[in-house]
Amino acid sequence: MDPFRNPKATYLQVAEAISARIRDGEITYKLPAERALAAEYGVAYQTVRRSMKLLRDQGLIITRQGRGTFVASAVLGDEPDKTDS
Amino acid sequence: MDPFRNPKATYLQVAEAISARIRDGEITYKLPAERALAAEYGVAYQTVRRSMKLLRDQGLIITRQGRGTFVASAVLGDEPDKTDS
DNA sequence: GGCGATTTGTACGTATGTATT
DNA sequence: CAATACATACGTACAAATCGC
Repeated sequence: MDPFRNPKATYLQVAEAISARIRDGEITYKLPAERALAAEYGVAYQTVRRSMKLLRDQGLIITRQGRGTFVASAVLGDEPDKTDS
Repeated sequence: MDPFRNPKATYLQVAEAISARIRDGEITYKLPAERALAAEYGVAYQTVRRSMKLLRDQGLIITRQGRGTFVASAVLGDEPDKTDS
């Protein structure tokens, strides 16, 4: 990111960056791991978490513990069934 | 500071003091925390805030919440012309 | 079922600026 | 000038869920 030229809060910049990557079709299904994104953008894990929560609240992505984060529009119909038994 | 022999407003004195430290090369990148500066100069936190705003408006420093305050020329790629190619 | 690898979830602590009283 | 609460950011450690073997 660029905490100096961009006056916006870091987590907002990250959120917008990821949002753009989805919009541009660069990310169509599964997002990189949160910690990977943190490293990629050079920010703290907790900061990425905050960004993700924002996108999650916007309904853009869907997150599942142990699984990962996915583009909501790409997963809407196929919520994996847990039909174990 | 010295609000007695110096008629200038305290925040102006602090601003000039910090400005001088940057000019003199004593501070080249990150400034001390606002609270630390307040203690160092023996003035109120609010006073330092006012001084910082002044230097900020002058474009001398750049402040970011959660990060700190930095010398603008040091974080904005001050030396452009690479006269390359 | 166990194990390890991967990934998200949670909880602290510390530093720093922001805003209000 | 003092005090207080709040917001942002970094770092770390451990818990929980999932998956492949």
